[in-house]
Amino acid sequence: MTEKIATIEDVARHAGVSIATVSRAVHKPDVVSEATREKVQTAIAATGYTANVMARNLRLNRSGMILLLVPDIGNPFFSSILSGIEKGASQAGYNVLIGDTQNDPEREATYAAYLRSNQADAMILLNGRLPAPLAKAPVNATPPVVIACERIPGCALPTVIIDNDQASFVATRHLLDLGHTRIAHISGPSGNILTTDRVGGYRRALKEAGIAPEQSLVYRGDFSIDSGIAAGRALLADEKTRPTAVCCASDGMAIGVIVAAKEYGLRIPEDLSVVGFDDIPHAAAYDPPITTVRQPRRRLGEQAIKLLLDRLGSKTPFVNNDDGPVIVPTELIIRQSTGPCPKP
Amino acid sequence: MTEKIATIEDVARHAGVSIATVSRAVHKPDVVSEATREKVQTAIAATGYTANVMARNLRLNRSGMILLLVPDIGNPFFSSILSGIEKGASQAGYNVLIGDTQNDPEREATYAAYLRSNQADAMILLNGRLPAPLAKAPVNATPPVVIACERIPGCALPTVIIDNDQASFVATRHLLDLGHTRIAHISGPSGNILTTDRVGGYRRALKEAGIAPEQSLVYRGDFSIDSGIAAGRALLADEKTRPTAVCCASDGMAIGVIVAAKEYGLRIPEDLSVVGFDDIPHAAAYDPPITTVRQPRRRLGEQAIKLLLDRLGSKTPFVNNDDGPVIVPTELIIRQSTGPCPKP
DNA sequence: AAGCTCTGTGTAAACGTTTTCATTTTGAAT
DNA sequence: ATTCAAAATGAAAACGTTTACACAGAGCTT
Repeated sequence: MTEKIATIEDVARHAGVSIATVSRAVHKPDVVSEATREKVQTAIAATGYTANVMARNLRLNRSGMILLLVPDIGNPFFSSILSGIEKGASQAGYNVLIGDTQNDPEREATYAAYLRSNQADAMILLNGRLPAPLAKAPVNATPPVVIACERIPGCALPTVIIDNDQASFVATRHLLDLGHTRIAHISGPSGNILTTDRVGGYRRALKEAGIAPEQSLVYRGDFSIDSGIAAGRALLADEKTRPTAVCCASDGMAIGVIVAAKEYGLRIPEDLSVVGFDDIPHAAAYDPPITTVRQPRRRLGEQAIKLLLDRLGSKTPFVNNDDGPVIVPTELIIRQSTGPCPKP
Repeated sequence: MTEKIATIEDVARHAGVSIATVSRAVHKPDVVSEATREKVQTAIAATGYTANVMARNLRLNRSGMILLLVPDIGNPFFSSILSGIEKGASQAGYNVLIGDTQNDPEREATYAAYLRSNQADAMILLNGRLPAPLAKAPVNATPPVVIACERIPGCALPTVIIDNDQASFVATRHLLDLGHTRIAHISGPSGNILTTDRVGGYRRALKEAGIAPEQSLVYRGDFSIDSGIAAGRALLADEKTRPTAVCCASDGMAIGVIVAAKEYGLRIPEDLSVVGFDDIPHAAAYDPPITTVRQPRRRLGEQAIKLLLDRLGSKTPFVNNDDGPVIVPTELIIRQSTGPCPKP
């Protein structure tokens, strides 16, 4: 059926040299004589030899694999981050193994074990939580782990994030500048650091403008369109207490709010201003195009893998004591879903 | 720094048995005595032993890895397919390694080499093209490869797809049923089998309705929103030759067409009906909600991995001679972007 | 001509498993 | 008690590499 796959021994025999020489000819060409190098080359070509990567890795005690933990691959938000990571990794000769944790601590633990069992050389966490086995590691042990997207408070591992607090502040500020004073915020799920930070920025902006925070104007969602619709329906139901602007922690929820607003016959932005977060491709093509905080997702990924490879290459420990997390800048993209506060 | 990781030898020493016994205690518990089994268990716990997967795989001559070739991870379309594949694979104890080929034949070849070099046990192709090294394999060699999403004509490998021709036929048919006769089609890029099949279904529906095909009504896009906008602007520019309905090969392009239509002041669906393809989450939340062909992406992934695991487990050859490709059903989801043909 | 240093190559160990085969122990049957 | 089969274990080979070490020969310097 499948013809036997050529090993280094076949090549050696074919070239009339030892397997050591074959190995050297491939990996340290300068240490082998011109003549033999050529013999080996032709032997490799003749046998169709491809090194058995597993044997090689066993010997070298590495896996060439970088493990990427994401809470949900199904979520397109991660796609471009992923794309940035994969690009950098593959350039450095690493493969990216994606672990879909589904927010399940058990799965996180399973994947974290890959580091111990030599299935992965390093790990990037996109899920905002340190897997249990890692959390209880000795203090001065620095596992080859980098954190991206969701910072983990109190964790000294290298981290690359956006300034969620500030980004949310700027978004809210934009609405304030337009004259709005009743501004609602639709947040992510509780317990999520993104939620904390973004709600924080929203509150800070209000406070700075001298506006008293109103509990009923902060509504909890889960980043999805559907949760945005639900939030919108709830927030906009009562004509009297209705806000004139909504600041959302995701574009999906912003779209949801707009859907709900249209159900109530509200016009965007004349009757209600809505700002999103992320700047997914669909934000620009929506009706109306959505004002949003652009998150440089690809750069986030690129930075994360860079941080990782730098450490991995130079044996620098995986800590981030003094310099703090790497912050990649966000940008408020103003489109047509926000406008001046309607006159009463 | 990092404490030495425990090997099977450490466990053996700790339990006072041979390494062979440790291995057996773990993998064939029934062949080892109750007493030693327990000794080994406690030794494992005490040493914190985790088997070195690479050594194990080298010995077993497998990698536990399934390679998934996608043209672009950044494209959210693949996320749920991926999710379905990952679920099935991980249940069967396999990991999924994603290879982002960027439609680059060279990268495809690189990844295909993973099969030879024992970095992957099997492969799933989502990119509609057989990597070069595979294509020129001997006739009766059946590499462990499964094809999904984009069928490869003349390739006998197991395949799971939707019936693109039929799905496109049904979508066009829907517009015909609404009384439209000037129906445009925005296709995918040329050379893509999806394009061929979907254009085919569109033409077939028109022909069956006795409508002469019109070259200028078929416009080529690339599945993106932007290409939909461009197509829309071109198709709708001339008020006289303007179609009353557009059938798109992706939801993104449908959204693009709607954006363009609104630029011309056209109302959807009163002035123009638009139907999409895929049923991405945003299709339902768009304004108006988009009529589209739902593609069961997760099931597509699940079927693909099932096909693969069945073959892999039973040593059934990877061919698909008689039974043909597995077809997963699509569904036309009728929303508010399509309506009766406007009276002239 | 003897001693060097290089250069190039081969031998064999090592990486951490699993598994074949041989050997020992157990326990039942005689 | 002796024999035998079955059960449990250990020794060692094997998986395919890389690399430390040893060694041979070539070209120098004395």
